[in-house]
Amino acid sequence: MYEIIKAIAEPNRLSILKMVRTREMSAGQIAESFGSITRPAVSQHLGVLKKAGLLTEKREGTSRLYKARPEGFASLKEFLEEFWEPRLQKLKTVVENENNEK
Amino acid sequence: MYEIIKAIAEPNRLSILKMVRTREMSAGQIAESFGSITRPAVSQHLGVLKKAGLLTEKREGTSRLYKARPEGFASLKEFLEEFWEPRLQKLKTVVENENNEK
DNA sequence: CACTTACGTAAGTGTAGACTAACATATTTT
DNA sequence: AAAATATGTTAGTCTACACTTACGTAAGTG
Repeated sequence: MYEIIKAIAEPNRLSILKMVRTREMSAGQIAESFGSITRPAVSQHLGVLKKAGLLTEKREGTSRLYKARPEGFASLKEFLEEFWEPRLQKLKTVVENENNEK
Repeated sequence: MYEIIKAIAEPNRLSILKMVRTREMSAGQIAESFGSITRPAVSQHLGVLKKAGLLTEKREGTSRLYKARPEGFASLKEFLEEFWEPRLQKLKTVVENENNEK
């Protein structure tokens, strides 16, 4: 769980997550959209995010495509919900049931 | 929002939050239950948590009593929910309505 | 008003981690 | 197989920050 918090507790990493939330992006594309930091820095951030289970990596040719992995956030969400609002636990079940019905 | 993530991205601070989740505790009491770190260190952590809006402080004589402040987590919870599962937004409204009915 | 109690604050130190530059690796192209 | 492309890895630097020691402060007590 801590790995996740640490992973998102860094501005550039959170920016990366936002970028790959809806679409796949290559490491190079991600690095380009950063004016400030270099490609190796991005690569290292991707490593941290991937290790925390927040990204999927797909190799395609010489490129590697990254995409956010929502399931990776599950343990953090659960922690927050249980910690602050035990009542939400009930609702979580409702959501899961809805999803199963689809 | 970042202030909140940074605040909980430190093991001792998260421990403090767990301690004062259900009951009020003085700074001294909190410091005592840490075998490892000193009282000033705890005091500094309390400052960070308070600044992030995660704690309430109540002065009582020479003591200061701290307690977790669930509302402080709202923006982080909202961010996570919206970021990963936009569908939960719907449920959030349900919860709020339930609470209003009480 | 001195003294004690319960704190916060400031200054200085050590370390984790974010960064860059240089190098290594893997896949495609010629 | 050499060259080009896209990327990861390593070594070293610099800064943020968690920590301790020493000091400052504010509220009770004799």
